[in-house]
Order: sequence, then C-alpha cells, then structure tokens
Amino acid sequence: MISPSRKEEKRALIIEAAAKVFARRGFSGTLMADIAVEAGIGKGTLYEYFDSKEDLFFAVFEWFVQATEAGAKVSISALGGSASERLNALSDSLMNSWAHMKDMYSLVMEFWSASASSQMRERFKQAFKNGYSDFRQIVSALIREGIQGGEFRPEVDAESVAAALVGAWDALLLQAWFDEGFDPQTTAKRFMAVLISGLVVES
Amino acid sequence: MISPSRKEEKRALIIEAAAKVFARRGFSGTLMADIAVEAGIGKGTLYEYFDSKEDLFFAVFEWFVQATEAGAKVSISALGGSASERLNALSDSLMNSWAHMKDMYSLVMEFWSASASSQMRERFKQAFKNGYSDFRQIVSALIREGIQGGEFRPEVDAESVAAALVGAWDALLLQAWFDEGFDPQTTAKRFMAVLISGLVVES
Amino acid sequence: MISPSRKEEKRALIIEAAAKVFARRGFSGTLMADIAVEAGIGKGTLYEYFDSKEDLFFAVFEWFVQATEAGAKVSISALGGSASERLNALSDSLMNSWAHMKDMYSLVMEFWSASASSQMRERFKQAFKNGYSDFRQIVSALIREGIQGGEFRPEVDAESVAAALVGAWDALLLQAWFDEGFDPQTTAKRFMAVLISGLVVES
Amino acid sequence: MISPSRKEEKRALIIEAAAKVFARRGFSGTLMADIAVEAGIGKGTLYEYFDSKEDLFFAVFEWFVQATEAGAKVSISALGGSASERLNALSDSLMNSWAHMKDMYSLVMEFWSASASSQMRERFKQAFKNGYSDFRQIVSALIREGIQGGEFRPEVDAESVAAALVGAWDALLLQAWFDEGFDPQTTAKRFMAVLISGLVVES
DNA sequence: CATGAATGAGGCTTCATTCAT
DNA sequence: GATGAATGAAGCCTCATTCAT
Repeated sequence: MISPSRKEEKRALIIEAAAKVFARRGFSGTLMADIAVEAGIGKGTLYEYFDSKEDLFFAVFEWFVQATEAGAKVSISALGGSASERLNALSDSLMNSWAHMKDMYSLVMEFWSASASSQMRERFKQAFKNGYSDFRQIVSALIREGIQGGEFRPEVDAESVAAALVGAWDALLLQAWFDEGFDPQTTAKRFMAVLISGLVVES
Repeated sequence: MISPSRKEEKRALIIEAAAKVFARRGFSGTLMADIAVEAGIGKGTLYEYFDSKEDLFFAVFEWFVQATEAGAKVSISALGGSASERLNALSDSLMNSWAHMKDMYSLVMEFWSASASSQMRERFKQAFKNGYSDFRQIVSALIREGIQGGEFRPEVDAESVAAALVGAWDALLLQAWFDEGFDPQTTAKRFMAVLISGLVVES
Repeated sequence: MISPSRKEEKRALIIEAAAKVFARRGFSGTLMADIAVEAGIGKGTLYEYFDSKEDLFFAVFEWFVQATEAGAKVSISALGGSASERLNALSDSLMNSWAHMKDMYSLVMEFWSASASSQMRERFKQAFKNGYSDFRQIVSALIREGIQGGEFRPEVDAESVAAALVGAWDALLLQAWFDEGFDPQTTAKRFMAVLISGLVVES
Repeated sequence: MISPSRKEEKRALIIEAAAKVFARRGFSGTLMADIAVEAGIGKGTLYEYFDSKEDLFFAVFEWFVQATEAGAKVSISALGGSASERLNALSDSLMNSWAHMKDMYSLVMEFWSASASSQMRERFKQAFKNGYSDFRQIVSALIREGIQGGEFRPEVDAESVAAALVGAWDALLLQAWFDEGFDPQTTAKRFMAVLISGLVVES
C-alpha cells in the first residue's frame, strides 16, 4: 500500500495542477483531461483522489484559502509597534502579496461565481462568510487595541471600519486585476494615511 | 416586417428574462431552453435576437451596467451640500440600493467570473476596468472639490481614497451577499464617519 | 409542433430499432449510438423520446409484452370446441409463433436478466410476475371449464396444471433457443396428448 | 511455489465469492473490485487465477452446473420403486432444492442472458444445450423404463414428455423466482398427479 | 505470489445551435 | 417571423486490466 504521506503529496500535486488550470480557464472551461495532463498523470487517477470535478474544485478552494490565511497569519504575527504601524504593515503585506497572487486571482472570481450559482453554492458561500468574518475579527481586534491603548478615537466603530477596510483591500486587488496600470500598493498606502488620520485621536 | 420598436421591446424582454435565469443558475448552469421558457417564447426565437448564449450574456451585462450606472448617476446628480455631505449621501444611496440589487448580485459574480476565464474575457475585463475607472473619477472629483474648497486636507491623495472607497462599497455588498446577517448600510455609515474625519482639515 | 401521432410513430420506430439491437447484443452490449444508427436518427434524438438507456429498454419490454399478449389473446379468442381441443389449439398457436419469435427470443433472456439484477429489477420482476399470473389465469380458466363441462376429471388442480403447462411451453421455446435441432412444435403436440389424457375422465 | 492444492482451494474460494456477487448484481453490475473484497483478496490477485472477468464468470457457470448436476445425480441414483414413484421422487427432489437455490437462481438468468448476447455466447449456449439434453436423457430413460415395464402407455413419446417435464420444472422455479407467493413444491406435486395419470395405462 | 495504484478506452448523456415547417 | 424537433460534438466518469513494488 502506498504510504499515507505519498498519497498526500500526490493529492497536493493534483490540487496545484488543478489550481493552475482552473485559474486559466475557469471551472466550466476546464477539462478533467487538462488537469490530468497538467499534473502529468492519467485521467482516471484524478478520480482516485477526488470524487468529482466539483470535489476537486472545492479542494482547490480549501487549499487556496489555507494558503492565503497562512500568509496573512504570518504577516500578522510578525507585526509590532503601534496600532497604526501594525495596520499599515498588514496593508503593505497584503498588497505586496499581489505580485504572487496575480496569476491566481482569477481563481477567486471562480470561487465567487461558484458561491453564487453552482450546486456547490452553499459550501462556498459558507466558507466565504467565514473567511471574511475571520479576517474582520483580526482587523477589528487590532483597531480595538488601538482604541484601548488610547491611540485611536474611542467613538470609532471597530467592526465597521474593519469590514470596510478588509473590503477595500480585496477590491483594490480586484481593480488591479481588471486594470494592468492600477497600482494597489501605492494606492493602499495613500488611502491608509487618510484612514489612519481619521482613526487617531486629534493631537 | 416587424417594427423596429417592437423588435427592441422583445429584445429587452429576453434580456430581462435571461438576467433572472443567469442570476439564479449562473452562466454555465443556465440553459437556453430555460431562458426561452422564462421569456415565454420559443427556443429558436432567442437566436433571432442574439447570435449565441455568450452574446446574450454580454447583452445582459451591458443592460445591467447601464441600469446600475443610471441609478448611480441619478443619486450623484441629486447631491448637494458640502463635500462630506455629498460623499455620505452617495454612500447611503449606494448601500440603500442593496435591497433592490440583492437578487441580481449574483449576476455581478458571474460577470466577474466571465471576465476571468471565458472566451468573452477581454470584453468583460475592459468593461469592468472602465466601470471602476469611471466611478473612481466621479468620487475623486468629489474629493478634489472638497480639497479645493478647503474642506478636505490638501495632502490627501484623491485618486487613492476614491479607489479604496469605491472598492470598500463594492466589497461591503459582497460581504452582505455572503452573510445574511451583515448590514452594509450601518457599516458604511460608521466607516464613512471615520474616513471623513480623516479627510477633513483639523479644526 | 409535431402532431402527437407522428410523435407516437417515431417512438414506436425507435422502440423497434432498439429491440433489434438489444436482441442482437444484449443490454450491456448495446450502445445508444447503435440504436440511433439502426433507427436512422441522431443519438441525441433518442433522449427526446426516452430519458435513459434503461428507460428505453423498459419501453422495449413493454412493447414486447404487449405484442406477445396481443398474439396470445388473438389465438385464445379464436378458440372453439372442447376444452381439450382448445388447449391443443392454444399450444399449437404458441409453438407456431416460435418461427417469428426466434430472432427476438434473446430479448426475453435479457429481460429475465434485468429482472434479476439491474437497477430496473423490481419493475421487471413485477411485470413478469403479472405476465405469468395472467397467463396462468387464462389457462386455468380453460381447464376449469373442462372440469365443469364434465370433460376433465374433477380432482384435477387447474391452477397447478396451468402453471406447469405455461412453464413447459416457455421452456420448450427456451430449449429450442439453445438447440437448433430441437423442434418445439412436435414436442409440444406429443406432450399435450399425454397431458390431456391425464386430464380427461376415463371413458 | 504455492502447492497445487492450495492454488485449487483459492480458485474455488474466488469462484464462490464471485458467484455471490454475480448473483446479487448481475454480470455487468459486478465489479472485479467487489469480487476481490468478497473473496478477501487483492484485485490484482484475481488475475492470477482468471484471465478476465468473462473467464471468471464462465468458471462460475461451470462450478454451478457441476454443483447442480451433482445434486441431481444424487437424487436420481437414490430412486427406487415404480417409474411413477421415481418420477414423482425426482420432481420432489428438484423442487425441494429450491429453498437452497433461491439465492443463486438469479445466476441462472445471468447465464441465460450471457448465452443470448455476450461474446461468451457460444460457450454458454452449448453448455445449456448439453445440460438440457443430458437431463432430458435421464428423464426420458425413466419414462421408457416405465413403458417397457408395462406401467406407462406404449404410445407415449418419452422424448417429448421428458422435454416438456424438464421445462416445466425449470419454469416452475422461474415463476417462484418472480413471485414470492408461488409454491413450486405443491404445484409440482399436483401437476405430476395429472401427468402421471396420463402416462399410466388405463386400469 | 500478492497487491492496489495507475491507467485510458469507452459510453451515456447534455445542450447550444440549426433549420424545416 | 416564430417555433421546437433534431442533431452531434463534447465531457464527465467508470472500471477492467496492468505492472511496479
């Protein structure tokens, strides 16, 4: 019997191959045969690891979420300094990951689309809800710390700012996706300057 | 020959029927037959008005963009007062349209998805780029007016704030889509309070 | 819209084409494509008339049962004379139909097989049960008439004789199917002579 | 090297496992994997003992025929008394074996079906022909003995009666297969009474 | 000898599109 | 102009068989 770890490796191999193809062609445009070729294995082998195309797609989704979350957690745990500095650092970290994510960003849109209409709808919707919610928690916690530390104004609604901020980051990447000439890093930096000056107590 | 106006009417009828079905089932999940049924016409008739499923989908997209833009322009033209008041009013207007858009929001995701991977990719991508760009122009113009009027701080980068703000609005609606319990109106209001206090010159 | 009767005709056309192919190759060995070719239509057209291969197979079964029953009923209604004569006539009629049925007899075995194991199992099993039961009724009624008319011995159990007789006829055809040299007509005649002499009251 | 007898044992083990699965699911519905599981061995191992699925199926057929014949021969050799008594005893013995055969009877139908259409067609057809022929020989010999002993009427055609009788027995089991409520033992007994009174010389 | 992971030919079914009515 | 019956290319998935371990 194949060792569990080798099985896991191959599963990961397939997921990454599938991610590439799904990113290139979308869910509907992707053929299982293409994925098999990309992964360098036989078509039937895919079905040893995943029950169906949708299953594989969802596995790619989970892998993607995990990878993204891992990246975000690394940047957050590495943060130090004042709340403002930490917010800025998080923003920079996210926007800088754009270069690496670019090729994969169309995947996100496929996931959104899947959450809107496919049979898989609920699975995806729930996952997105949780993902956004988790991320909002992290950011609102940061903001609340700033308030409690006397750095941010007490009347600020941390939840609302966090929700909008998380959304703004997401949508800046979306705009960069549509528009080659759009620079999310600089845009984010300049936006953060304004937002933070709205957060901090007036000197 | 059918009169051109009757032809236009029927075209519009089909587009609205198609929009409903695409919103419900997504692009791939939608059958031309379903659209014909929803429109109350024969399947073959669709091809009298549109060359292909993709064509029809793009027509739905154009219709949707037009309708949305029309709505936005109405709200903007109706704005009066200070730059802060006008920004807040625009935000409210957008968030309030959520109730009406809810059923159709999944269409937006289908459009995103189409922009990412279908053959139609470039058509959509360009349209989204233009849409975001147009909207950013409008908002940044508002902000610039605020700066020129001495209401907003001169060091504010209007373009960057506009881009992030447009994105934040979009993404708040997205979060509302994923999460029934999420209230984009209130969230936007509270966020705008912070952002605007970051924009205005310190008293 | 196509007229209902033309639709019915085409359905019948497909069923007869399918019957030929199923008889030649069995259920598993038959490709939908083969049936389409045999029927002189496109593969997709089959699915306008039948939901699935199994559905079509069951339709062939129903058609076959109906045709067989119709044949049997004709012979029975045409019967006259004493109970013995009528039983003999029925036997002859059934065995004579062998020549026409030969090509189709393998269908019967496919039906048996389907009743034994496929997903369609219960549908077929029930139909066979009913078919045998109906036929036993007819034959046992004939025998009972013979008893009541004083032609057959009163202690005869009409039901049991009918069941065995129906089975014997069936199995004679089966043996003819396996063995080219086996002559079911003559065999049946000579067997009937013995059986009837066992039925009639001793002179 | 494994000892020949151990090899034979394992072969038998596989055949019995396969028989169970084939009986449950039919030939097409049976997966080689299912058989391997039922036999408690690896899928690949099946191919150490049989060249193909069809091969294994035919091996099951041969095993089944052998087992059935063995049973029949035992009952026949144990017969004593008058020809009538021996016929009745044979009938009883066959019908009584029903309880044990029930689970396996669907196998017979799979064999019939295979004889009608598979690639294996001729192998099966020949085997069935021989099987029926052998059994007819045995029964017709019994009947001829009855005639020669003066117990049965001389004008009886032993061959024809044997063919029909063998068929009737077979078909009674078939009817019992389709119809849970059908009792082949009693039915056969009552039928035999009539048939034998048609065979015996009038007192 | 035994295994089961890997394979890919093959088949059912779907559905956008066409075209005769 | 409108229709919907007919089509067949295309794709997901199955599963008997192989072969490296």
